[in-house]
Amino acid sequence: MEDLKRIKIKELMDAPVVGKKVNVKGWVRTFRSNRFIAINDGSTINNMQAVVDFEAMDEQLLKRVTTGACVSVTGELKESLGKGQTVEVIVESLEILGDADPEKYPLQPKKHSLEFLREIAHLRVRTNTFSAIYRVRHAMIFAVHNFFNQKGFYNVHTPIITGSDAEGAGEMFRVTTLDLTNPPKNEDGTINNKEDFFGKETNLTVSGQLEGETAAMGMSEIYTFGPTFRAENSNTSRHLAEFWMIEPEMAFYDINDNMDLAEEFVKYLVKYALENCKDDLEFLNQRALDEEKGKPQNERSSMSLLERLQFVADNEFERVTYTEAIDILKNSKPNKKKKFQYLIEEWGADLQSEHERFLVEKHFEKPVILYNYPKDIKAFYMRQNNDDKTVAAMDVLFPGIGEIIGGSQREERYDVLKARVDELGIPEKDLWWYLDLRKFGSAPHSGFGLGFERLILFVTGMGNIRDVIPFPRTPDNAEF
RNA sequence: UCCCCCUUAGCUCAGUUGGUUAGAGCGGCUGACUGUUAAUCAGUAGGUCCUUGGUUCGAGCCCAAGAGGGGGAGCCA
Repeated sequence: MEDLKRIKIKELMDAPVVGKKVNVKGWVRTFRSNRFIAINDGSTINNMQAVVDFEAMDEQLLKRVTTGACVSVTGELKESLGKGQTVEVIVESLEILGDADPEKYPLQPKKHSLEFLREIAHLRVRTNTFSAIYRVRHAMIFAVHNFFNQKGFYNVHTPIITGSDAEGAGEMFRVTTLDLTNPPKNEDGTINNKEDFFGKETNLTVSGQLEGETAAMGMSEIYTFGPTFRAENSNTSRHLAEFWMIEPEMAFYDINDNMDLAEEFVKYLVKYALENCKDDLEFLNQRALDEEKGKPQNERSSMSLLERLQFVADNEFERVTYTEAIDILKNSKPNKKKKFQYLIEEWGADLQSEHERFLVEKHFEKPVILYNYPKDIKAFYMRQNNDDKTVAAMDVLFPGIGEIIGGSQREERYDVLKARVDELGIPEKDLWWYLDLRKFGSAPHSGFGLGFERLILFVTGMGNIRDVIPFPRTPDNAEF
C-alpha cells in the first residue's frame, strides 16, 4: 500500500475533492452486493461508501470484509453513481486492519435493543445511536466551557476526595487504604481512622459546591465541572452513582440573577446543539420518532425532539413560587379527583414527581422554575427569606426528566447560617471553613448544579440515563 | 429500599387448556445475482426454554426460592 496520510470521513464529506486519491480507515458497517463497503470512523454519523471491483480483487480478502471489521482503503474519491451519498472511494487497495468473526461479533446490520447494547457497552459506540450520543455529549462539554468562558467565569477543580461529610447531598462512597479484613481499631472497638491514608475518614465528593463557594468569594464568578458520586440505592432511569455535574457559583448574584443565568445557560446549550450537531440530532430525532410509533397515541409526545429543542430555545421558562405552585396543584383536576397518589392538602408538603410532571407537562407545557421553597424541605445553606418560612431555592424542571437544575441563593449572614447549622446538629468541626466565609468579607451569592447526563437525556431524546454516559455506574453494576 | 412486569436460537419475539419432534423474522453460513443503501432471491445450520427445587403419568407453560433485566416510587442532579 502506498504511504498516504489517512483522512477522516468527516473531512472528506465536508470538503470533498473529487479526483483526489485518499486513504480512509474505519469499521465496516455493511458490505453490500459484494461491491459496496459502508465504512464509519466515528468522525461523523455518515458512512463513506467504498466501492470494490470484486472481479479484480482477491476473493479471500473480500471474505474478511465483514460487519465490525476494521479496514483501510485507498483509492480515488469520485462522485457517487448511487443515490445515498454524494461521493465514494473507488478502491485501489484494501487492507484488513482487524478481523471480526461474523459468527461471534454481536452487532449486526439491524436494530438492536438498548438493553442488549448496554450489556456490550464496549462495542455500542460502534452504533449510529451511541456514536451520535457521544458526539453530542462532547459538543455539550465544549459548549459548557465556552459559555462560562465567554461570560468571564473561571473553571475551578474542586476535590474529588473530600474530608467533610457535611455536604448533605446524599450517601457517600468511602475512600480508604485500610485493610478491610483487619482494620485498626480503637479501644472501644470502633475503626481507628487516624491510621487511614488521610488520618481521617474520607469519601468521594457528592458536590463541589461548598469548595466552589470559597472560590467565588475571591474570584467572583466560577464554575466546576467534574465527576460526582452518590451511593444512593437509586434504581431509576434518571440516576447514576457516578455522574458529571456543573456547578457555577457567583458572588453578588441574588436568586433572580441565579434563575436568569440558569435559563440563559440551558438555552445556550440547546442552541449550541441545534447549530453544531445537526446530523446527529436529525438521526436521533428520527430514532425517537420510530420508537414512538410503537407506543399508544396518548403516550406519544406532542413535539418531536427537534421541535422540543427549538421550543426550549425560543420560549421563556415559567417562573413560579412554591406557594403559587401549591395553589395551582390544590385546585388542579387530578388533585380534586384524587388522581394524585399524594394529594396536596396544605402548604409545606414536598412536591412529588407526579406534581412536578403535572406542572411542567400538563399545566404550563414548558420548562418551569420553581423557587422560594419551605425551608424545612431544603438544605441548610440556602438563604432564608424575610417571611421566615421559605428559602431562596430554585429548581428548573424539564419535561420527561424532572429536576435538571437545583440551586439557591446561599445564606451569607453568619448568625443566620450558624443558627441553622446548630439547629440541624451539623458538627461545626466539618464546616468551620465554610462558616469562615461568612466571617470574613461575606457577600450575597448564589449558585446551582446542573446534572450533565440529565441535560444529555433532554438534548438527545434518550429515555434512560445509562445510555448517555459511556460506562454507567449504578447499584450492582460496575461492569467495564 | 419498596411496588409491578419480563427472561424461549446470536438479536427481536410467538408458543393454545400442562401433552408427542419448541417456531417465525432478522443475523450467520452455502449458493445465485451484481450500482447497492439494514441489497435481493434460494437453501441451510443453530436451543441448558435464566438457575435450583417442587407438583404431575407428563412442565417452556403450574408452585417456591434465587439470579439477571426493565418500568414506576422514594432520594436527588
